[in-house]
Amino acid sequence: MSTQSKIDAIDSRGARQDQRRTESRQRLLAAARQLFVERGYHDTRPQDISRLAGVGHGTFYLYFSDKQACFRAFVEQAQAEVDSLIMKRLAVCRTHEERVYGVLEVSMDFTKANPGVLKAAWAGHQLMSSDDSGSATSLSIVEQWAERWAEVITRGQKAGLIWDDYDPKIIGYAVLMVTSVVSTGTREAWGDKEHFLTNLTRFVLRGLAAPGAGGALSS
Amino acid sequence: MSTQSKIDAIDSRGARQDQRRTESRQRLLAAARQLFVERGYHDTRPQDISRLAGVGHGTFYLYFSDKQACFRAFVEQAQAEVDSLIMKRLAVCRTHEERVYGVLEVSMDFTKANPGVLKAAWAGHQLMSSDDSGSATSLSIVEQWAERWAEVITRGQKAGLIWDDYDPKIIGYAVLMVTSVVSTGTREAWGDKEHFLTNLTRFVLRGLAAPGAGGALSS
DNA sequence: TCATTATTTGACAAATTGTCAATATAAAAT
DNA sequence: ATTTTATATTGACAATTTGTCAAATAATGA
Repeated sequence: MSTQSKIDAIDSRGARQDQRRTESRQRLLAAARQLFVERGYHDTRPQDISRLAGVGHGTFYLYFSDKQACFRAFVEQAQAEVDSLIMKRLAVCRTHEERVYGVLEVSMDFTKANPGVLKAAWAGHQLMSSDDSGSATSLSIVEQWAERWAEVITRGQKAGLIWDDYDPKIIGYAVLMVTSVVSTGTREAWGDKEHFLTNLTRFVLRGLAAPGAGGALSS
Repeated sequence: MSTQSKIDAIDSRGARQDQRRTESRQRLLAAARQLFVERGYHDTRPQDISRLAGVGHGTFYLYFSDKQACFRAFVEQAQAEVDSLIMKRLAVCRTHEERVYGVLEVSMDFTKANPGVLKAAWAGHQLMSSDDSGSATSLSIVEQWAERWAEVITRGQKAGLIWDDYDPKIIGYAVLMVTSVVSTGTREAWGDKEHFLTNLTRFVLRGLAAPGAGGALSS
């Protein structure tokens, strides 16, 4: 047996064992998600999560250092899901209108299909995030989203489509906050989906559009 | 002794006793605020709050049914403070520009003077708010703020200053979310106060302003 | 099969949260 | 001033929740 294969044998587990591990984690994460959304963070005990996942209580702590870590993992998973959907949608958008409406629609559809998940994820991000002052932490997904809007704005400015007196970082964050409105739970008072999304899209576009640009902001 | 005076004696406490009660509560609330902001919700124990407030551990539960109730009280207090400042400021505003800029400035000044408080309050509102489906709960302060913006928008529409194809409830919420950007902690990357506030104010005003209206939205 | 390693488990320990009988303080009555 | 009554506080204690680890179980490779 070569040295290489020895090393392989050490850090690559058997397929069955590996599958078991990832399955356990997924089951725990799915259970955590359901309970955190249903009952909220406080009324969800690691015990409950383990039971619903069908694993022993101790197993919980094999995959999450503590309850907070589990919650963070839940938030990250939810955000990654939405992020993936948004990226797919943005890939086929050509105008700013399509982009804004697209992101809103994706977020809204996700919220309908997964009530409470995005809301909890948004709130959690803020409440959990500690200062970490000093350490160069990588950008959170929320900051990444803001950064992406900033890039969109910068490009729009270069094309003369967006007011060039805007600071892209600031307005990028502002646009992001507007899009977060859709995850505030489904409000009946806000009318149907089309009405709701059209309103928000108009507000953002009118806020961005430079005077010269035509009615529709073409990419 | 008349029946009335008996009743008075029962439900009106002595002044000294009453003062003691409210003082205890205030001390607890101030301690809770400091610790919730400094260490976050999880790393703050009722014990710690009591100790910092200089009262016994049991006293905590005389004023708050549990830890969550204490946190809610903290959030409400912080929101009420900001609300009071905002109302004072709005009272002297005549144009929409003054209103938007004013609310942003008040929020930002508060955030500078009380780092982390508004951020925690915002996040807390969302994470703590349970569904309470069925019960007719009064509007939360956040919903009240959104409602106020909605009224501003409705008036602006009637005066022909704001796009009349907007649903005030929806856009009111959107404006609120934009204003919440200032409580996301002080970002150095966002430049100085004037730069930051001017950017956000412009974005909101341009999003609102009807085509006919002059550059500055006069009330 | 059997030795070795990886994974799971639930009883247990630690920490946190919440309760209450005892105590202290203030107000009212005599 | 003293007693009585009502109110407020306290910290030891109980209940719950969170986290650990030695023992048990399952998978791997020879």
